[in-house]
Amino acid sequence: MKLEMFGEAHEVPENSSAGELLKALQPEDFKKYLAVRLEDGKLRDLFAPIEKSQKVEPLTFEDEAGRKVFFHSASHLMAMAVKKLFPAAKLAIGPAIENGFYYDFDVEEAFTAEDLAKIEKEMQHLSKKSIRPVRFTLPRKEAIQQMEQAGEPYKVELIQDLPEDEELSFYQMEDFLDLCVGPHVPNMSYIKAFKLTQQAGAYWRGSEKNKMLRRIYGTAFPTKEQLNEHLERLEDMKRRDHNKIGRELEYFTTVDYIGQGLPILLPKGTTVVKLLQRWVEDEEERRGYLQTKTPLMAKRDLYKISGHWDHYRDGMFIMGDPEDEEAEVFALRPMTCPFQFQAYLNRTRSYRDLPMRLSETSTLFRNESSGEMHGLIRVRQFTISEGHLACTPEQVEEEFRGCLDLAQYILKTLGMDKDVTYRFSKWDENDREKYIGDPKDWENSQNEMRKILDDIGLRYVEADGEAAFYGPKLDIQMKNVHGKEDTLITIQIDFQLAERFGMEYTDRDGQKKHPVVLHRTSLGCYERTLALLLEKYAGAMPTWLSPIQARILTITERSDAFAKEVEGALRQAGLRAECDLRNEKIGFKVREAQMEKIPYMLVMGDREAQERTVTVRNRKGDNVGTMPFEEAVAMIKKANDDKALD
RNA sequence: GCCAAUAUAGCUCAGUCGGUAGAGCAGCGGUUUCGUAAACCGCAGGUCAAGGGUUCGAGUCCCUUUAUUGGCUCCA
Repeated sequence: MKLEMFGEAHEVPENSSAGELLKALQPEDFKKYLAVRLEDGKLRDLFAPIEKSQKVEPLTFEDEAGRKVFFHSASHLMAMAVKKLFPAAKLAIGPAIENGFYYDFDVEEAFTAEDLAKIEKEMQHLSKKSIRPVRFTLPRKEAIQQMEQAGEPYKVELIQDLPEDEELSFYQMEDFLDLCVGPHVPNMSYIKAFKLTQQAGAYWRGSEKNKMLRRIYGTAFPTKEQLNEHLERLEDMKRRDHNKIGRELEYFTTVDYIGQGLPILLPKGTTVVKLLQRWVEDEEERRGYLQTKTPLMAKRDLYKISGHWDHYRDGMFIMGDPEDEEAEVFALRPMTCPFQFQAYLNRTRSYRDLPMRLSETSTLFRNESSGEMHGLIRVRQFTISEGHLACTPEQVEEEFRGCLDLAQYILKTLGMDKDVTYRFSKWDENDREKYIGDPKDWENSQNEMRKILDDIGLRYVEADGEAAFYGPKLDIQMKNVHGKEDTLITIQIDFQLAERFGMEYTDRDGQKKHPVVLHRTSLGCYERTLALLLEKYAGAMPTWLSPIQARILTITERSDAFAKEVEGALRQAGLRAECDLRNEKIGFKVREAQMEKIPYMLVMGDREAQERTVTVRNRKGDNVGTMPFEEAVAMIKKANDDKALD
């Protein structure tokens, strides 16, 4: 038979493997190949026989699929070590993830840091034994028997959920046996540079109704150098963590007796949020939005109409006894929609009023469960640039485009447009409880949204079960330093709430009709945006968002008066400046300003005071030059007004 | 909510076997008036997260609570 590899066909004996061919073709470095992709896209062990002539693609660590194979094998090596050290551990699952792998175990006691070190050591030991994973398959019945005998109830459960006629594959590594689709690297000695990074709890099959298992996360690379490089990169990312620099640089703090998820924005954080808010509100006004200011709470009656009482009650802060039907019970608002709709409902509307674009800088309250809070990214009280557009069915597409255009303008100005991904969030038809409306409504609104997205030519991923309870969403997602993704901006199409609230307009033909409502944010949550900006810029905010844009550093007391004058000139220009008149060495003052990520430092001594000039340094420490102070003011003013991303 | 780790001065951290709380930086007062990564001297600063327990004695051991951090689940 013939195997085509690297664009060339090779005559090989029947049933020979890609590995054997590679060994012949590249005897020097065939070890960099981990597995092979067949013509049908399926992956196979490198030394597994191939039945018929075809094109095969050997995979290395550089290939996405090859990496996954490598990580997956590493997770099995870890499982093997865990079984050696903790024979009572029951195996659950152990997949490859983005930059590594994990394996879930059912064990009595949580793994300690010392346990992880021991497991790592055992893995080193096993790696040196050059074990070849041996694959074999069993029919379903025997597979279950095999796993029952091995005392692996989770594996039995997995097999039972697979189709009746499925052939199941296993891999044997010495006395370690695991149910596994494979493929694996040819030899476990390939896995020698690895690190177990943390242990965590994780529910079996991801459901909180199930038992919590112990998960070990790890990462692995073909060489020690690549591993160290990766670990270094992780450390770098941690240094950008907004939770660290946001506190160090005094953007925000938390106080234990105020409570979880309720951060205190300090003056610096407040300045950034205020600048963003003014900018967003002005931009929305330019784009034809009308602003409202609506109450932060309402009686439960409102939430009953909107559906929040039935579908979102756990997420609300309720004042009063929700069980008492007689009492007047209030709840803080988790969303603005039902409040802002009242502005629309204030009088009868005509098709001439549409589209009606309402916006509000809106503070919301959501009672997140205690373990979910995260710095400024997940909080219980937050402020978003909320908005609702009421429009006719014909206007939906254009208005949707307008919302997306605004969102993209905002992201681009903040320098984040390249950092986001788009997610089309759909409902979960198997979880009807969570949503209002019938399947037909959902199908319609989702098709409408998909059509618009495809017309625009946006690249997006689809996600089931991520919709709002009233309609599908386009979510603009961004990752934090831990690689965790959060929604920054959302645009939603809602064909349902207008009817519930009795929102109508009189159309050209005299008929009363329900408008379609777009729910959208233009920048989303200010707290979250601040967090992601801090992480993106590692605290060195663009000049226009810097809480302090310039600091004036004096060398001697003799220039103090001039320093005050320059500070006044900067403030007159609408810039945020301050003097450092402390009696410290100039080098020390410069370094401190750099640590505080201040974009401009204006240094002055006797010479400058005499000549009425300043010596400007930027935050990298570069000397920009000595210039008349008016020129320095103009330069900083320009960076500010241009919203330059320096 | 669940699984873990952590909590000592404004910040970063020591604190051994259970025996009266320690440093550096920051702050304040002096001296110094200096040209680009930390001048010198002094002073002050603490209910060791909160509450309870064991003990002659608890920062240290045990329990409860709160908060912070990383996961899971949930979600913007």
